[in-house]
Amino acid sequence: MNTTELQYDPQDVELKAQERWREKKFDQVGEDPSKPKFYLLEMFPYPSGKIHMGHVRNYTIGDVVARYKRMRGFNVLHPMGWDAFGMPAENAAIENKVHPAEWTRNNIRAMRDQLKRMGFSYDWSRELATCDPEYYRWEQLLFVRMMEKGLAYSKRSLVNWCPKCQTVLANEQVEDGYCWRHSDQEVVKKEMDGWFFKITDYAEELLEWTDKLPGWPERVLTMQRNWIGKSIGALIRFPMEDGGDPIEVFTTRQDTLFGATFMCLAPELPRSREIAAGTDQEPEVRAFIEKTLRVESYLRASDQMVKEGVFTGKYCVNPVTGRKMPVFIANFVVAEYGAGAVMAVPAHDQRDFEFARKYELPVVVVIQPTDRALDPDAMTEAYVDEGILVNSGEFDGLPNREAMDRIVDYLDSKGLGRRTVSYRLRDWGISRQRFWGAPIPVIYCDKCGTVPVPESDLPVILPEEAQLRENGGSPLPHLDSFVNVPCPRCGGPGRRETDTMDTFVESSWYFARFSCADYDEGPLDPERVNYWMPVNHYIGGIEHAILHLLYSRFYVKVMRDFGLLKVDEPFTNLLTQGMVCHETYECPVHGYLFPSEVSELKCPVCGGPVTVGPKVKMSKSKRNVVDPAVLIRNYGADTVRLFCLFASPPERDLEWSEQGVDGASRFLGRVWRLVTERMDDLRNVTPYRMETPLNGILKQLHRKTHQTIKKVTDDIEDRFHFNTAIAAVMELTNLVYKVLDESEESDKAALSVAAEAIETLLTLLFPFVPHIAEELWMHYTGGRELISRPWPEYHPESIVEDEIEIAVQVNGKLRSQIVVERDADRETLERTALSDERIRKWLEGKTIRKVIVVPGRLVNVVVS
RNA sequence: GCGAGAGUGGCGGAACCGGUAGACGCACUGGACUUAGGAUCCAGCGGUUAAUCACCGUAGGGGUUCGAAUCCCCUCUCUCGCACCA
Repeated sequence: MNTTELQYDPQDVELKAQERWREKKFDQVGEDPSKPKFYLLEMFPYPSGKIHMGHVRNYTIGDVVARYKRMRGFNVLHPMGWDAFGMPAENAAIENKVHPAEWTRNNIRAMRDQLKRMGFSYDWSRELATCDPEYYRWEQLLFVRMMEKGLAYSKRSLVNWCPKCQTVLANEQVEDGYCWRHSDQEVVKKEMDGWFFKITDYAEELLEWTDKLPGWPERVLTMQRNWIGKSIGALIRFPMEDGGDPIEVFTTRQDTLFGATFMCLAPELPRSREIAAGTDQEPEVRAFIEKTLRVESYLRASDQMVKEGVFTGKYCVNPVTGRKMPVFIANFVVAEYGAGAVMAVPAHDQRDFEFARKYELPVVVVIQPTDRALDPDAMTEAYVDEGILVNSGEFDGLPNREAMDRIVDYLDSKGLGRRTVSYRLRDWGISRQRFWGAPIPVIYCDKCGTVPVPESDLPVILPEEAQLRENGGSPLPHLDSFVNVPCPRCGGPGRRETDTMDTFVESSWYFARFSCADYDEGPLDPERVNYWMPVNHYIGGIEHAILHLLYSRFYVKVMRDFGLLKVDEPFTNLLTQGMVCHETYECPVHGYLFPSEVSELKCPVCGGPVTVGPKVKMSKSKRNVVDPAVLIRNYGADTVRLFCLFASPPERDLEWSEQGVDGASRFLGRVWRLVTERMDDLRNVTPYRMETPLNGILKQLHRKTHQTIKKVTDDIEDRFHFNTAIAAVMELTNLVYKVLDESEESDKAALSVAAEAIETLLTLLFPFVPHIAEELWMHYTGGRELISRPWPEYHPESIVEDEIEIAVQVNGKLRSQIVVERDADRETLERTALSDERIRKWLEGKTIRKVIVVPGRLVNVVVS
């Protein structure tokens, strides 16, 4: 065979390799106690129809680690599945008159093909789709068990409603008052019945464990801590003057209790609506509540919002001072936090202060700073810092920090209040008025009330025959065959719950199910799940920092408490990869343009000038997406993989660059030619195995080979910095070219050292660009496979340089370099440096004050 | 406002512990090969400068140190998260 004619054809190389790997089933794993396990997972995709660059990047990073860990001898679980329930399927169904199930399954098929085409090494035997009854039946079982334990419950509440989605959203799914899926759709408040998971029961544990996850980015942990929002304070009861039910207030500033002069309630509270009933104040109060609730909550939370309220005509009593406190309803009180009621201390809280000035309410100073005296009439803002208590009865003279404890003890002993902890975290509302989701397994019976579907009747199968409704609403409530069922308890007429579960429920435990996707005796096979869990490394986008990652942590703790698995946390290490960004092209008349249609910065529609916008995340609306399918067709999967890995480290944003892809492609071509052009020569030598000592450039190449092994290993192992790992392999490639260029055709020694380098560089490249690496390896070895080869080890004695360059500085500035023996001692270094010609010039006429010698690094001569 | 992170050539990014700033790649420039090249190979490539072995240079200012992109203080800018949380 004349190997020089071998052309690099990525399509041919990649399809052949993929076919081979499929037959050999390298990616399928079982539980093998003799090997250390490694569970590597990337966030599974929603089957939208085709993969985008974000997927490609995410899964490429994961595949590198999976392949690397396999070569290191780990038993690697690397599964893939589909987060298959959700809105887009329903929208597509309405638009294209295709059933969501069919649409979803077609999409899964298409995307699976694309992932396979990328050469990702998944264990496809464990594939799962969350819309499959065999998956969601176990989710329904967990729901029923959670109901039994009181962890799932229903209640009527004010919920976030998205008119576009025609469904309720969780707090976590509302962003600045807008729907997380529809950035142009305001979320409205609506009172509805719904099911909740009691995630608040786990608030403390979820918070505690944020300190025990060293493998997570600090950023994500901080976001979760903020979201849980723990504050320690007191619950204080304020009796009503007219003897009505007392008002309970949560405060973290019980030290200011003696300064509380009025009370504020959130307009959302049922109490607020009732408090003025039948009095002269009623119309005014009612009007204020209606007006405030009409304003969207996100607007109410903004700085521009003027603090307003209405007096209810009622008074409560400060339990420690006996002062009559007027009760207001105020727009700045957040219903969801604490008790939705605030004891207002205008002297020491800025909001209360503003409110008091506006409505001319009394200001009582109870904390005095040590450096001046506050005058309540002259104050222009609240005093919120530390100080000494005054006007506080027996607590006068105490530093306010100390008073916090003392006052809460006092309240407790008098039965007026108690210590308490409040969390910002709310229970997770999981009811969705959607069709394409897992049915909530509950039946309502007039006689028996709310009855869970018995475990033996599960799954409650989503009736796929249901016809979707044009307005986007769920067809389930209108499907008599689904709704009308006998009560499982009494056999009388019952009505089935028609809401489905939030799709985040499915994604909160799929990672555990991957350990035993075919298990049919329960959600999790104890033996297998305890072998594989926890996930050693989880990789996905930062956008899930709260939602998915918090829900999953909660779910694992619930499953642990049910005895289903034995871990406390799902993910030991977390890598949040950056976004894939691209510049935007915008015509002032025609809006965003597809980059491929813009030439010479002219609008393809009107010919007018086009502005190049900032680099932002690829998105359909910005029209700046690049389709990976096109790239694969033009360059092949290896080039696309290499580009994603080389352009930036994984946690940073990746800037799309056409030239960057060309560069990646060029490097692969260079590697291809390096091996194929000298194939016959290289095959006739055995790779250098340190039989004979080397000199000069050959020694340098051998050293570089081993240095590269170390560099690539360290970069993958410590930091996932694939960009620098690849740079190191590029350097090695450049040096092999140089050596082969400079040596005679028949120079056996050169060929042998080059062979060692090539063998190494193909192995090192395998996790990154597996197809081309293996193809070249097979040519080179005459048919052996690279995939089953272990990761190379470097020889420590080979990487040390015997002569090194040492920097010589004069007063900290680089002035010369000297070449010395690797282990030259301080004295030699100093002597050599001082006798260096250039250095001598710098020392002329100066006095040497000091010579600093850092062996192996530099010499610094301090002169004056 | 609070919290976290970042700021390095024309660009993406290196420099991991305070020790030769700019690895590797892109773009660009020059050359070779060639009928041709948008292929490939070689060389150059932070700025000032005719040039240098000189000077300047890691957002800006100050400090610690023999020595600072790296540590400390102040200022500016950007990104992200939270935000009337009592």
